[in-house]
Amino acid sequence: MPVHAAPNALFTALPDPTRRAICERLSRHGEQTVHILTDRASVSLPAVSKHLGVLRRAGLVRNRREGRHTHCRAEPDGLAPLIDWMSLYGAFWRERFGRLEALLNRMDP
Amino acid sequence: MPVHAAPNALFTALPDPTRRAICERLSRHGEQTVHILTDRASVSLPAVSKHLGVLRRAGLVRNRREGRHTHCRAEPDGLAPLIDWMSLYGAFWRERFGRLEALLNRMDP
DNA sequence: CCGATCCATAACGATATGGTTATGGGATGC
DNA sequence: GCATCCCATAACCATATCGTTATGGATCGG
Repeated sequence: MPVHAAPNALFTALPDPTRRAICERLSRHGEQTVHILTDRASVSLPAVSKHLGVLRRAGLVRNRREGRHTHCRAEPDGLAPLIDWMSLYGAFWRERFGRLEALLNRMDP
Repeated sequence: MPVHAAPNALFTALPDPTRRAICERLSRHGEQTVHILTDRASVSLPAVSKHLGVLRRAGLVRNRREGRHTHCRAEPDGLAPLIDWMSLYGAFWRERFGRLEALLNRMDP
């Protein structure tokens, strides 16, 4: 099992709409440079750059530098702490995730 | 009362550790009065009261008044927007939640 | 070599957030 | 009736968050 970022960094990263938009774009369109992300965002480049730092520390985004370009990609595993927390939340979800886990284990070993 | 609160209210409610602790306690121990929650929390009663307001607006907690006591209980359905958002995030989780959806449809119609 | 481009960081201001104490209203007990 | 308990809200303060502009380092094109 992979080591997860501190859950608090993840929870703190999610409320900002600009950050969620960045996550959604990266998940839909794959790797994007900071420049492209800035063009699509409604804020300045320094703002995007800082948001990316927050997302990287939360484990949701990974950077790959290539020359003067920085390519960013989504890191789905970073969502794991969310699943962990939700699984604690109550019988409703715990039961369903427990069964899901069993199903997944049977289906793809 | 809306079926689901705005997703942003949910995302905004989660980062605070005191609020998450309240959610965890309610999910583990069932209904609790504000007074009990305050005793277990590390902050004052007004703080707890305001946190409960945030959680209620996020759809995570529901109140039931009985005399001078206010009983609070967890509302697992409030987590649905979180699932919705994660299902957009990437192939990894989308695939798993697709299976979850199918499983749930078979399990409880 | 030189200007332009991509990006990160610093510095700063406006607003949001989370805590406190103070106040008050409604329910309960004596 | 009156004090007490439970809770919500108001008022206020400290800090965090999120935006901006300014600056600079690194890289590429010509």
